[in-house]
Amino acid sequence: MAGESGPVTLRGIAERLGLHVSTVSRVLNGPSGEQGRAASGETARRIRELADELGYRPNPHATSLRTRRSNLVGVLFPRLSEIVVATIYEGVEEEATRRGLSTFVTNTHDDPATQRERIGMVLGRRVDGLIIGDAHLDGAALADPALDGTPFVLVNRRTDTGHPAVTCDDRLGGRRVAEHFLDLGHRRVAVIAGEPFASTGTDRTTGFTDRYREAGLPLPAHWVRHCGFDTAGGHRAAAELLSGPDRPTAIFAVNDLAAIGTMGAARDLGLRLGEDLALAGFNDTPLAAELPVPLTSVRSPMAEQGRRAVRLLLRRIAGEPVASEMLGPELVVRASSGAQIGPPPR
Amino acid sequence: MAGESGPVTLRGIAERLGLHVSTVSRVLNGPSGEQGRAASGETARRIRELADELGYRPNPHATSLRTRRSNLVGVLFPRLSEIVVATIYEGVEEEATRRGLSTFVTNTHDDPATQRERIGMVLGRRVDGLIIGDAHLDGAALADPALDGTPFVLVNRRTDTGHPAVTCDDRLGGRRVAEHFLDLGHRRVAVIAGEPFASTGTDRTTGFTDRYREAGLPLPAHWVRHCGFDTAGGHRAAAELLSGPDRPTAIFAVNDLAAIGTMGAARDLGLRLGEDLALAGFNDTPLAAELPVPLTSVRSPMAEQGRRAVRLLLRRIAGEPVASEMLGPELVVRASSGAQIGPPPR
DNA sequence: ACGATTGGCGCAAACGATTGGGTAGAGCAT
DNA sequence: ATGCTCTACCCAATCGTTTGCGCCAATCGT
Repeated sequence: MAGESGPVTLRGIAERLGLHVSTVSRVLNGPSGEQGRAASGETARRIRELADELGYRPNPHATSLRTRRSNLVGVLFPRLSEIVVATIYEGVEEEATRRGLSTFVTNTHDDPATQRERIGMVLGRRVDGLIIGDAHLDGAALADPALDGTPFVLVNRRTDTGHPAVTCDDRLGGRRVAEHFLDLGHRRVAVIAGEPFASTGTDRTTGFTDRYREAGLPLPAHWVRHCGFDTAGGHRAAAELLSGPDRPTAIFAVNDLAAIGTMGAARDLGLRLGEDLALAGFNDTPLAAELPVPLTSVRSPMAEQGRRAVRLLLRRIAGEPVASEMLGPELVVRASSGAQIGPPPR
Repeated sequence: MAGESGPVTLRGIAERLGLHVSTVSRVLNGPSGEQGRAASGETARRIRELADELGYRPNPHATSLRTRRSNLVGVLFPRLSEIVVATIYEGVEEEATRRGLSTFVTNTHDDPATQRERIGMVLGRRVDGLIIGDAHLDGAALADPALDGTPFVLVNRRTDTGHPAVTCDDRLGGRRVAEHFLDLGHRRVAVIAGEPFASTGTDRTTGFTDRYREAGLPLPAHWVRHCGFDTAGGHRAAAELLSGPDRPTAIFAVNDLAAIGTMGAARDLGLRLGEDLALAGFNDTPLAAELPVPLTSVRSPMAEQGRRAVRLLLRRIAGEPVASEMLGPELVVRASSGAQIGPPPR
């Protein structure tokens, strides 16, 4: 006899109580402080009581339709299966949930056509804003006029076009690795630089090479090799670097996966990590410490980037002025860079 | 002079054309085959033309409100930063996109309270169904009455409560590893079994131990150790297994991360993989092949699981009868199991 | 030539919530 | 008694679509 009226709606509650839906709406939306002048304290109590007895949940479609706010944000990443990205997303999700937002997250595989298509898709879903984690340096996909009305921020990667972004200070991270290698006496070093369109790779590379140049040891161009951000890419690039007669004594791989690929290549060539070859990665993923030869890596605050990106987006949505943020990296030295041994033979 | 009327709506189009919105709606929704009897071919053409000139995109909130269908699905996982999970999600996303669905994906950290809360959240968003990748064997969170009206399917993990699920044939995978170890002559073997509440871990373990029992070599209870599904958990469990005087000659870790943790523990004890200790993992993640000692692992079709889960859910939503699906695993032998060396010393 | 189709649209009522404007009555001062 | 201010509500429009029904004219059958 109680309720066989399908999902519980504002009207359902109002009718049961002999009130008008607007009254119910105001009570349920107003501050729970009794001082909301929407209704008498007594009425408000009855409304709230019935609402949660019935398990009332406002229909978000109706609300969004009316208010033109969806509390939805779109999140774009190259691929969530990469641990770095997944960890950033955990931060995004945590903060978004805390703020009452839901996220549409999607993989674009760094393909411009897919990027555009997915931007169109989330825009079609009427998101309030987007968090873009797959930006290319040229910012091409972000020039899409469809994006005009919708605020967005970047995360992990920045562009040259000055959009607000939350990133790690990648340049500084690369610099730290260079200093570490210099301290160890390495004069012939190479970089596995990742994809040329991603600021993460290029900035880390720049930071590293700048420091070596300052030390009077500029890197020859063929010792900066671009490759995919995965183990296979790292493997190939490292194999090329290491198979020549003139081989570097240390390699900086701009992310841990490429570093692991480098390990594979070194293994194939019979090179011992930390002895014949020093190696450093970037991101200090949980694997780094567990590898048979633990990996020296730059720790970057990934989840924190995600959280900050959400807050930054929220400020943009609110129309407040915003500025990009950079988080500090930290070098974690382990055996792969061979810190325990002396300078390499000349 | 053209359009300063904010977002383009059905009404906007209708007015410009001197038609009624219902006509426009029918034309735009009907099959693009000219044989839709919604309007004359000429009118239909004009409508479609203007619609995409203006870049019309139906407002999904309005549509969902009216049709009571959101084309949204909720996706629950323990943590997306685990590569296995992320890869399954890529399959989910790919298939969902193909079918015109969007997904809300969220991390529950295998915590029952969070699971319930997130189920409530996606339900509050009025999803059409959910894909649950964090099920516990007892199916506790799935008994939530709030779930009653909403169809769902499981992926990766099954429950004992018989909900439709898409999984890998984990038992068979474990069995394959056992057979491999038996072929190599290992008689004293241990399992790092993962979390006891996840069917992936328990089924792989059961498949393995069953086979050894059939061979007349039942495993002692203390050689089946539960632990977290990550490197740290694997490291701890392996350290315990390997530090006793009576140590197993082979270890089956039910996932690759635990296997990598095992590698770390072995390294700490000075044990050489493939010589002093045989090791196999599960999932054949991209890392497995690149490790300094390449990891023997069971390959499971992860993205395919995700795709199938979407299709299964769609069938449930359509009210068709559905059955669980199991995908075949495949053993990939590499150096960590020491296949190249003879039977271990007795 | 007249009733029956039917092609081509328009009408209006939903879907569930929000929100700017009432309005009735109570309480108070003048 | 009149005018005023609150309090505590109610009214109704609106957001953008979908969809059962109805209507008008042209066409058809006989």
